[in-house]
Amino acid sequence: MAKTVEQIANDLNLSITTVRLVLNGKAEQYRISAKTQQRITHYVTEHGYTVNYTARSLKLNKTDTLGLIIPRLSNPFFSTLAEKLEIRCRAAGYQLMISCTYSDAKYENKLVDALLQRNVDGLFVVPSSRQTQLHHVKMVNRPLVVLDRDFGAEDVSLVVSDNLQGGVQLAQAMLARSLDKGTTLCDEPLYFMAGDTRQPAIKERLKGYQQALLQHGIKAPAEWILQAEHNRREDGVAMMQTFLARHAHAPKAFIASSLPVLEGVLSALRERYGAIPADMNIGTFDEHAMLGFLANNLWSMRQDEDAWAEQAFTLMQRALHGENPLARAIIPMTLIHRRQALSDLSS
Amino acid sequence: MAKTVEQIANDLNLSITTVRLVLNGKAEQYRISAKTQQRITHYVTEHGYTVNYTARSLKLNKTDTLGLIIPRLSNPFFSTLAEKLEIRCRAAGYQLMISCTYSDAKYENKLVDALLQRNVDGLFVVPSSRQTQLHHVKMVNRPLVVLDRDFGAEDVSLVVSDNLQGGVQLAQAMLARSLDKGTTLCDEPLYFMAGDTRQPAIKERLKGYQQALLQHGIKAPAEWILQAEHNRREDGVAMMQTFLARHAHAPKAFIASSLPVLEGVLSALRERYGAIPADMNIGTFDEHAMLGFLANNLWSMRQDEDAWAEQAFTLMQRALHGENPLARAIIPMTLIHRRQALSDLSS
DNA sequence: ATGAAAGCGCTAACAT
DNA sequence: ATGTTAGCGCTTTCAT
Repeated sequence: MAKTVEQIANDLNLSITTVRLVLNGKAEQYRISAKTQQRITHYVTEHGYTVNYTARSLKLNKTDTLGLIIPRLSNPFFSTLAEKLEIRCRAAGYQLMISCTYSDAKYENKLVDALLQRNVDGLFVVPSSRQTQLHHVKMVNRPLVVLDRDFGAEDVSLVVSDNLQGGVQLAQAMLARSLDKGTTLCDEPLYFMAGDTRQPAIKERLKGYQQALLQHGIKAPAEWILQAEHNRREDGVAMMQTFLARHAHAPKAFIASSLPVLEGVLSALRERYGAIPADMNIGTFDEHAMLGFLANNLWSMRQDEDAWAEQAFTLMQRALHGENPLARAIIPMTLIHRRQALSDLSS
Repeated sequence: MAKTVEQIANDLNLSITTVRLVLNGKAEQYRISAKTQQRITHYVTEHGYTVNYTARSLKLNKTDTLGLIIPRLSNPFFSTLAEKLEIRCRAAGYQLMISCTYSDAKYENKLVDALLQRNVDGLFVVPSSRQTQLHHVKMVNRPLVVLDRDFGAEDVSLVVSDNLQGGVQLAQAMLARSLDKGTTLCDEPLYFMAGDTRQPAIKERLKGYQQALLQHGIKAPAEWILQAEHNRREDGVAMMQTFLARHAHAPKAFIASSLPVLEGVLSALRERYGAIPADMNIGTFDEHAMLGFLANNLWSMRQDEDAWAEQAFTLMQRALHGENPLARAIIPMTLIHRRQALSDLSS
C-alpha cells in the first residue's frame, strides 16, 4: 500500500485537511500557499499516493463499482456485451465486476450475494430462471437491471432484444429465398433447432418463426421443430443426431436458436458426412465473424450489443440517481446475409 | 443495505460482541445461552444480515478480490482463460475482477491503478508492452502474476505457453504433409502471417516456424513471412491483401499467428475469390470450435487454458502467503488436426 | 457468558 | 489559509 494522507501530513508537519485539499485539486480555491503545495506535490511524486477506496467507500457508502452477472464469457454474445458494458461503465467512472453463473441457479444466487456483500452500487443480471430472477428482485435492494431474459417479474428494469420480430424476419428472409426459386415449403421444409424453450428469448424466437410461417398459410408441423434441454453445443449435437436418425438427408434449410446450438448442429453434420453440406441454407441467431468460415448461404440475426450497453447503462444510471421509472428497453435485431460461396475455383 | 451488527445488538439489547459471536458460529465455544442465540438467529432470518465487506476489508486490509487485466474479452482465448481463472479463484474464496485494456498502454496503466485503489489482494496481468510490464512490476506492491507475454522483466511470476515448441510442432506437421505427398517446399511454400512480432508470444511462434524449416535445410525466405503492426483482424486482412497483390494465387499453405489474424486473412480471401479456397492448408494458433466450420485441411495449436488457470492461481496463492519463489510456468501446447472435408455430396 | 473500546483511512462539517 | 474531530461497520484485544 501507498502512504496514507495522515502519514503525508505528519511527515510534512501539515494538517490532514491541507494535504487533502491539494490532493483533490482544491488548492487554489482555498488559497493554500504555493510552497505548501509544492512540498506536498513533491512528496507525492517521491513516495506516491493512491486513495484507499475501501476507506472511501465505507464513508461514502458507494464503491463506484457495478456488477455484471452473465451465464458464460465463452459465449461470444455475452463476452461482447461484457466488453461494451465495461467500456460504457468506465467512461462514467465505474468499474464493472464481471462474473459467470454457468447457468447454475444456486451459484447465481450466491454470486448476487457475494457482489452485494462487496457493496457494488448496482447490478446487471442475466437470470437463468424465473426463480432466480424473483430472488434477485427481492434480495437486491439496490439498482438492478435485468438483461436478455424476461421471465415476467414486475418492477424491474429490463433490456432485451426484439426476439419475436427477429424470429419473424429471419424466417421470412429464408422463406422468400425458397419461394423465389419456385420451391415450395413442402419440397424444402424450414426446420428450427431450438435450445431450451423455457428460456424467454428462445421462446420468442421460435414464436416469431411460427408467425412467419403462418403468414405463408402454413402451421409449422411438430417435426419441423426440434427441442433440447439447454442451449449448449451438446444440445445442438443431440438435435441434429435426432434429425439424422429420422431423415435420410441433411436438412436443406434450418434455423439454430443460438450460436452454441449452431456449432453443435454443424459438428454433428460434419461427423456424419465428413463435411458440412454446402448447399444447406442456414439461419442463426447471433452474429460472429467466424460464420464467414462457412461456405453456405447464411443468415444471421445480429443483436446490437452497443445499443444494449447504452440502454442498460442509462437505466442503471437513472436508478442510481434515484429517478426510478422502471423501464424496459426492447432492441431491434439486424439481419445479416452471407451468400453461398462458390466452392470450386483454382486457388 | 442490510442491518449492521450494531443495530441488531441495540434492537435486542445485547452487546455487539455477543451478536458477532453467534453470527460467526462461535456461540458454542463461548457458551452463549440458548435463548440469546435463538433471539439473534430469529432476528436475522426476519431482517436479514450480510457482512459489510468494505468495513471488513478496511480493518483487515484485504478484499478477497483478485484482478485480471487482459487485452480483450472478445478474443476467445482470453475469454476462456478468464472463465477458467474465475472458477479457480472462486473455488478458493476469491472474487475475480476482470478488465480489458484494448491494448492501450495508457489505459492499461490506469486500470492497474484503479484496481490497486480498490485494494485487490493481487493482480494477474497480460501486459501489452515492455513499458507497461515494467510499470506494473514497479508500481504493484502486491502479488503480481504476468500472463502470456514475457517482455523480459525480472522478478515476476509468469505463465506462458511454450510458443517456440508450438511453432516448431505446427510447422513440422504441415511440412510433413507436403513432403508425404511428394511436393517440395519450392512447389508449395509455407507462409507465415505474423501479427505484431514485437509481442513475445508471436515472436516465439515465428521463431519456431523458422527452426522447423531449418530442420528441413531451408532458411525461410523473407517473402514467406508477412508482418503487421498488430494482431487484430484488420491486420490479417492487410497481410492477405499484400500477399494477393504480389501473387497470382492464394497460398497453398500458411500459418496464422493468432485467431484474429486468421479471421482477417480468410475474410480477405473470401472477399477476393467469393469463397475460401478449400484446398488451402491452414495452420493457426489457438483452437476454437468454429474452426470446424472450415472445409480445409487445418491444424490448430491449442493453448491449455485449464493448466494456465491452475498454474497462475498457484503462483498467486504462493505470493499471497508470503512464500515468494518467483517462478515461471511454461505450458505445452497441443496440436489439433482437422482433415479436409469432402465437399460435394448430396445432402 | 457478555461488554467496551480502539482503530483501519477516509470525508465532511465545523473550527480557528 | 490551515487545523480538529466524529464517524462509516467491522475486528481484535482486554475487561468484567
